[in-house]
Amino acid sequence: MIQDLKEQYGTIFENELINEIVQVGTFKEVPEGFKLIEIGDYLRGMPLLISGAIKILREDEDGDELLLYYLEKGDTCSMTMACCINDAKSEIRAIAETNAKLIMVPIQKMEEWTAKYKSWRNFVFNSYHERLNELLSTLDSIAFQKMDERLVGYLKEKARVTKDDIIHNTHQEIAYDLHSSRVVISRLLKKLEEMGKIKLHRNYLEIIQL
Amino acid sequence: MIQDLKEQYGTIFENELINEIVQVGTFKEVPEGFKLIEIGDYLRGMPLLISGAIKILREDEDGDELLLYYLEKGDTCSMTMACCINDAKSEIRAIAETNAKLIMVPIQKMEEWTAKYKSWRNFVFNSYHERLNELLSTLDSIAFQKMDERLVGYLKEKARVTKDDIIHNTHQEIAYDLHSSRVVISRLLKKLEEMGKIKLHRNYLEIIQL
DNA sequence: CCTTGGCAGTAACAATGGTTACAGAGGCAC
DNA sequence: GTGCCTCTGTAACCATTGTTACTGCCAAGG
Repeated sequence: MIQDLKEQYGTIFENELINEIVQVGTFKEVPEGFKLIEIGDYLRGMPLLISGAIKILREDEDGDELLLYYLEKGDTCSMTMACCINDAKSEIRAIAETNAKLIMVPIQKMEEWTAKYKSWRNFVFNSYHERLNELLSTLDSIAFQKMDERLVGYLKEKARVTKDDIIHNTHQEIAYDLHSSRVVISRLLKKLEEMGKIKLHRNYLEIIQL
Repeated sequence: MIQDLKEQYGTIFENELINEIVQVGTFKEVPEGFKLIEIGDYLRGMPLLISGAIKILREDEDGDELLLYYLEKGDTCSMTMACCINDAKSEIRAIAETNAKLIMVPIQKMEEWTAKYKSWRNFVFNSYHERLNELLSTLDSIAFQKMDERLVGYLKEKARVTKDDIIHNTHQEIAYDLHSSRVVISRLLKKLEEMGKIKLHRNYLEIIQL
């Protein structure tokens, strides 16, 4: 845990802070598909992601889903921070996109470290900034892009995050993430295949050149 | 300025902090329609809103606009904070929706106060939390609602923020805020009028019962 | 008074995305 | 093998939203 932590956060946190994290944090390793946070959960800890990727989803009352963004190594969940501090319920669902390692920090430390460590303050504010910008670009894509562009963006981002040009998803799963329907996604994927940009298979697809 | 500040923030900030704000902050009064922030601006100050409302807009490369949310008294602009700290450009445009009074605080103080005052930390984190949630509900409305629902929501929110059941906008202006077209908005407004929910006039409309 | 420019109403049409329905293909269990 | 279930391909159709075009209306300013 200490090596992992130092490797990922050693350059941005001072040693004293690293030591504190090691003392109070709990190391956690989760498999792909593991649900870390459900909508409505109260959160007792803040995750620091060491490796892997977490996908953050939004859902409305009717159960319609939408992928918001991915967390990657070095990220933390601003939503969680905000919820911890205000003692509010989670507005989002978090699911491990790949196997992931993370350290959970008890929320009581948040307040203390924010006063004590400049590097922690910077980290927290930076995280907020990044998350706000991620949300904005998600919003952009929904507001300003058509489904075909969103689909291409989705595939690119997924390939980047999983470091794999094979997308291991059914059309139905992609449709859920984009809040669309299976038939629409199949239609658009077929077009992409005809353009030679991807190659379709059962249960997965290959990215050729997007 | 001191009375205004104390009235709005007296209960959440300790006296010492209030005094610091008074010393370094500059009071600003802006008329309706005044542009406070343009996309791409570098920000040198953080606004504390005393009265009035500010609308926050997003725009894509093609110049298509979208209303994100309103800031009201007691609010501050998290985007601004995030930008200040990271020395980044503004991702949004801010325009006074009504006449507004605000206090601009130099960003150098941000970091200092965050270390020094618990009430300031709480305020800042609270603001982030609120803004994230506002962004999420904006995202919900775009992703999950149809235009007629969005329009009703827009009218309600606008009436609430301006404290006025008369909406002083042309159909074109509403269309810009919702990132739609004039004809579509006219069509939907007409339906709302037929349902007896609003009454249309030239350059404005009355809300009867939404 | 008349002109002009911006605003609103409306119709016809196009494009996008969502829905329903059904057929065929792949693969697993028996 | 057969049966079954899931995934994909495809067609036909519908609903919503966006576009274009044209009309009349109102109000300001000459």
